[in-house]
Parts: sequence; structure tokens; C-alpha cells
Amino acid sequence: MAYSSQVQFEDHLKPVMPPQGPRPCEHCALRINPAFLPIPASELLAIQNYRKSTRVVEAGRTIIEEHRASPQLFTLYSGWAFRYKTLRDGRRQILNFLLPGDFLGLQDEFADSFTHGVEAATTVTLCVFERKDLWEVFHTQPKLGYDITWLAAREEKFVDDNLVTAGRRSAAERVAMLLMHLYRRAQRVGMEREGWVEFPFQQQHIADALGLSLVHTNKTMRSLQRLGLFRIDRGWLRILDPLALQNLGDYFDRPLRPAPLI
Amino acid sequence: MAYSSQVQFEDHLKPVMPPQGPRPCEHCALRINPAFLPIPASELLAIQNYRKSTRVVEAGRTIIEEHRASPQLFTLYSGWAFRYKTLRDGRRQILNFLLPGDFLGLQDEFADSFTHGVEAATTVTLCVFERKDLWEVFHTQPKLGYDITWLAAREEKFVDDNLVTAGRRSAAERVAMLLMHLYRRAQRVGMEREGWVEFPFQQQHIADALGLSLVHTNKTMRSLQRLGLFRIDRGWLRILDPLALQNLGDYFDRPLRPAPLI
DNA sequence: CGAATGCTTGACGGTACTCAAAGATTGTGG
DNA sequence: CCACAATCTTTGAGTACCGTCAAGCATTCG
Repeated sequence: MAYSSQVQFEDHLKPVMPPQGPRPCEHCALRINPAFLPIPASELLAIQNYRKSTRVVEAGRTIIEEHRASPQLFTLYSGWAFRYKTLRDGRRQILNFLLPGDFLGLQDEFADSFTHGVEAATTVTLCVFERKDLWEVFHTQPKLGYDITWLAAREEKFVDDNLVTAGRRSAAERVAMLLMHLYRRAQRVGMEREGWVEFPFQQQHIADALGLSLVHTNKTMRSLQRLGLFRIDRGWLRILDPLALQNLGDYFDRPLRPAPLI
Repeated sequence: MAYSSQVQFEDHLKPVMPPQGPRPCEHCALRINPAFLPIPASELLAIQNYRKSTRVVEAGRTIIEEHRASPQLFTLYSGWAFRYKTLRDGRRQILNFLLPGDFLGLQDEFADSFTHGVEAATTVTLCVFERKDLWEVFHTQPKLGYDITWLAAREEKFVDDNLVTAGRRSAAERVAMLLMHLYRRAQRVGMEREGWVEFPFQQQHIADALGLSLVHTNKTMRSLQRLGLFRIDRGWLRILDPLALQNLGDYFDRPLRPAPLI
């Protein structure tokens, strides 16, 4: 089969746990994925050198606690997670969703104080780095520093988009936007299986991400489902009418470029 | 007068234009401000080396056009600006506000495509850098790369906060939050004059930042003014009851740390 | 002084929120 | 394996917050 000029993001075996042993990054199953940029051997070794361990966090548990600076940084290796903030009276806003390859915890480095929390939506596996090594990474491996900035800037763009959604879109538009966005991102890292992607979120998550109430989120999603735009079945999402959802959400498929992987 | 242990952000002469001549950064009036971290001479020289020119943009004009990658990066030297996105039907969302010391245009470097626009709210002056030098900066001056990341992470935190505001706060809470936030940030960079800060925004700007309609923004602001919480007079803002506004907005004064200045 | 722009107010309607309770699904222990 | 609990989803009813429309007022500018 010939390669098309567009990078194809094909399905890949689900990488559940990072490889064990003394040289895990050299056998990283995530890095095989064309969603990620190739990397010179020297930088791969540097990453492997700074990578301290693997951590598993169960679905629903906290990866980074709100209001507490984490001494570690993470690369999400498998599973879904999300960043959030809560107000004192308990109102919660989900800031953005995290997929394999996303880099977690950077903001705390520069935080004046209060930051966000990060929670696992599925059971997740993480590659662990020490925050205290961060400056050394920038210093000795400027390319990795640049890559970290790349990932931070991309994350900011997601939050920008979510702010536009929460501030300026109607409930139906918000749902359309979010489903398309999450589907595309999951597809991109090879999490699609015959038109379905794992979708472990409850309606409460959707509501908290979109700035809607739970009840209204439910009614909006039901009505879009009745229109035949998508289906959610036992934790998996299928987009039935991508054009309708795109138009509704004013969301257009910008081909996502391969990203660096730390 | 003895220095207190807390950094004091005193008033400074309003720096309108960056110094001219062959060595402008060495006489930078902005850098005198304790809101910014001190910098070693070698790094200052590097910044001066990459700094290409000064640009002035009039109030209301565009600094960076939406949907077009800017070949330049900027440090805002004086004035107010803001980042925004618009939907196809014209709905606009302001993402965050920019004050002196903020670094503009970084996201475009890593953008898959569509990004934000940046508009001057007052007449602004900018220090101009070339985007194509960015990697060289990271490579030859890792500390500056780290500082750029610092600034990017801080900006993301502002957007995070704005998303919480748009998603989860009532109209009155949103207004309270925004006014406190802008006042504090302006105060921090020495823009306060006898309890007032320059506030060049129309109610349409506030509405676009908060995800509210113009009319409702007006009614909400009027009611908070009638309660005696703040005043806006000919483009200047005064906070009359900071405690009430803080409580209303669930906003707490986290002392803002000195930031790097590129 | 008139036009343009921005601010303010009232009236009205609709989107989205709250309250409440009934299904559906999942998990757990006997 | 079933029964029961717990959690999540769904629906209805009533309300409130906020959006839209419309028009008058204030300020600025040429």
C-alpha cells in the first residue's frame, strides 16, 4: 500500500502500559504512532534518562490535586483524563481533556498559586518526570524545551476553543463541538475501532466541560441523538453525521499535525 | 525607606515608547519595574540582539490578524490589548487581556491552523521579534526559552480562569471577577494612579470577554455600580469595595509573582 | 450643530436552570 | 444468581436568568 501525501493515523494496538525494564522509551508503543513526530536517538535517550517511573491511576482518581503543586510532571501514556477547576461552592469547570501524548503539570511550575486539578476518566498510565529536572531539560536539551513549549501552546489553543464554546455557543452547538473535537483527537492517536472511540464520560463531565447544567445537557444530547447525529453506547462514541455536527458546531476539520512526544 | 519582604509594585513613570537607538533594551523603562524579574546582562544583550524594531499600533487596530500566521512575535511595551476569536456569524469571544510585558504570537508557531486575533485597545507600542529566530533563541539561550514557556503557561492560566468564569459564574460574578482581575494586573505593572487605572474598554468588550450580551452586561454593571462597588469614569476604573467584589467573584488575591520580561 | 457612537432602560421571550421523580444500568453482597 | 443499593440517565413542570428588540439619552467629533 502506498502512502498518501497526508499522514494517515491508522489504528494501533492499544498501548496499555509503558514498556518496563531499563530502556523503556526505546520500546515505546506510543511513539510508533504517526500522530507523533519522529525523534533523534540522542533526544530519545535524554527523555529516557529523565523518565523516572510509571504510574497507574484508576478511573475516577486524582492525578494532580487542585491547589497543590505536584512534584512530578507526566506524559499521559494511555487512557483519558481531564483538567478542571472548582469554585468554593463546588461548581466545577472542566478546562480540557487529555489523551495519550499530552504533557501534564507544566503550569504548576510557573503558577503564582492556585492551579487546576487533573483526574483520570479511565484507568490511565503515566510516564513520570521530576519537576526539579525541568530547567536542566531546557538547559541541556533545548529541543525538548521547545517541544514542551509546543505542547503547552497546543493545550492553550484547546482551552481557547473551549472558552469560545462556553462563552458564545448555544447548548446544541456546544455538544456538537465537543463530540467532534474529542472524536477527532482520539481518532488521531489511533483510538478508533471500526468507527467507534472509547468515551468514558458521564453526562456530568460533558455538562462541566460545556458550562451547562446536567439536566440541560441531557436534553440537548438526547435531541441530537434523536436527530441521528451520533450514538453513545456503553462507553463508546460513534459519529453518525459528521457534517451536521461540524456545521452545527462551526467546527472545521483542521488536520492535526503530528506532535512532539516527551 | 526599607524594603518590605513583599515585593512592592509602585507607580512608575508611564513608559510610552521603547527607548530608541542602538541599545534600546539596556535603557528599557519597563524593566525597571519590580513586576519583572531581574536579568543577567548576557541575556539582556541576547534579547537586544533578537529585538528587531518598535511598532506602534493605534487603538482599535489589529496587531495580529485572525486566521493568518504572523511572521513576528511581540512583547507588549505599553498599552492594553486583547486576544480574541470570532465565529463565522460574527460572534466574538475575547480570550484574555494583554498588558505591558506580555508576549504575543507564540501560539501561532505551533498552530495547526486557525488561531486568535490580537487587537489594540489603547494605542500600544510593541517590541518586535522575528518568528524565524524562535528556535535559535531556545537553542542558544535556553533560559530565554524557559522564560517564554513561563509566560505561555501564565497566559494559559488566565484563559483557564476565564473559562471558569464564562462556564460557571453568574453575570454579576463575571463582572466582579473581570474588574478585580484587570485592576490587579494593571496595578501590578505600575499603571495605577491614585486608586485609578486606565480602563479603555467599552461595554461591548466586557460583554465579549464574559460571554454575555451587551444589554445584560450593561444592566449588570449598572447594578453593581449602584451598589457602590466600583466606578468607571472617562476611561478610568476605580475599585470602591474590593472585598465585596472579591467575595462576589470568588476571586482571591494571589500575590502575583514577578514575571520574566522578554 | 448634526451625525455617529456608545450607554441606558423597558418590554418581552426563550434558553437554560432548578426541583422532583421515575427509569435504566451497574455494582455488591447474600 | 438474584436482590438491593447506588449511580447514572431521562423526563416533566415551573422558573429565572439572560438574550433580543426597540428606543431614548449622553458624549464625542467633525
